[in-house]
Amino acid sequence: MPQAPSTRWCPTPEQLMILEEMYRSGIRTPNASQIQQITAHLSYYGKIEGKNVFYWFQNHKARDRQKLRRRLSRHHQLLHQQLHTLDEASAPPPPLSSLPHHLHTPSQLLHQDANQQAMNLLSKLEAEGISEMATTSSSMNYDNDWMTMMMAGNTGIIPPCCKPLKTLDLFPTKSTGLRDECSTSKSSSCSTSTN
Amino acid sequence: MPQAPSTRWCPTPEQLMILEEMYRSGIRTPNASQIQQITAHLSYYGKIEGKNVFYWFQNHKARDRQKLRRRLSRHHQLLHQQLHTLDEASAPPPPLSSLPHHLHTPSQLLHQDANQQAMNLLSKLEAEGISEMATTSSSMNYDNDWMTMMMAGNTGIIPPCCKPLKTLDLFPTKSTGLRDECSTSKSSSCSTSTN
DNA sequence: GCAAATTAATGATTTATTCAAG
DNA sequence: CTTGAATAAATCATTAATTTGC
Repeated sequence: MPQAPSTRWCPTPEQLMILEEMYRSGIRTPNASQIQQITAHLSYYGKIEGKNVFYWFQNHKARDRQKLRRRLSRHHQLLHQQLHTLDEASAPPPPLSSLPHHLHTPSQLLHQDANQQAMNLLSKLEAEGISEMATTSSSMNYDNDWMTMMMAGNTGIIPPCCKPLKTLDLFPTKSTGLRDECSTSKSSSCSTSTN
Repeated sequence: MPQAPSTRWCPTPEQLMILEEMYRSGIRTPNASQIQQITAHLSYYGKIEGKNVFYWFQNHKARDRQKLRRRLSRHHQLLHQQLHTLDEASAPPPPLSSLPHHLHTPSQLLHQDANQQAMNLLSKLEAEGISEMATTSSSMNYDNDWMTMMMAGNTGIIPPCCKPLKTLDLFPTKSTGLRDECSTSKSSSCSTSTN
């Protein structure tokens, strides 16, 4: 019995951690080359194929959204429920939008470093984005046709590799319908120059 | 009908997000004053009490440990099964220790920088050494698994030229309209795994 | 303590949507 | 209006974790 063929990939803890870290760092839908690179690296920790990476990001993103949605709906439920306890018309709890100031933590919040960080984070979150998560605008963006690239094969298409543009060009930046993507709309800023 | 009083706290998405960020940033068992502060802030987003915060951290910590345990055990199993086709004694897979610090980078999930972050991550990984690919020959034969085929095809062959030093950029790979073959030939035969 | 039975997670596939080029 | 590319949603299927009766 030459070991059960194990029909599916099972990530090692290292692989998982790295993938998660990448996800946290903003990667959502890696393009072909990214997938290749990631795969190459992760293969150092265990057997893995490109499709595993691809699927992992797909699933993780999807389930993340799912989780968010669930939270939101639950939240809405709660809103109805809690409305009763709030007779304050003058100071309404920020309804998912405009959660500005108020978070001027007296600065003496916590005492450890971690706390400091947490605080920073908090302000960040506060400042930017917690608001408006309902604006689902799925926009697609063409440039991570990793599949096409794969199909094109490594034969000739492999990029003019050694041709670094000025800054980094790269990121796919796609907005998944939930505004979660880190990437700002690809419109103006980091115009990917696409060679 | 005065609505069901809801016997227990139900975090709003904002509350949850903030708590999770704090957790990621290192907070595990906040003390009384921390709890008070946190509670004060979170109460801005909805009803919440100190004990909710307390319990949340307790539970989250516990479940986090559980998750870790789980991964580890799975990993050990895998070790037996996979043993890695890496015959390189010179390049032993860094076992859980050299996992780059990004695992500690607590809080930097931003939006614009996310790309940069992701990039750094990738570059880091790159720098560590692409080393072996393994999976030179997948034991399974996929007949209709286009993705696997594609991926397996040029696995690890990452452009020889592109010597990924530090800031290698991921080429956008905008396929110039090549390959327009009749893609979806995969599922053709209906038999979908006869449940 | 232990396996069989059950449940939860999550990898892998398939189907539906979306956008825009033609 | 049709079609292709990309991807999100839904679903299927397998593996790991828990529970349960002994």
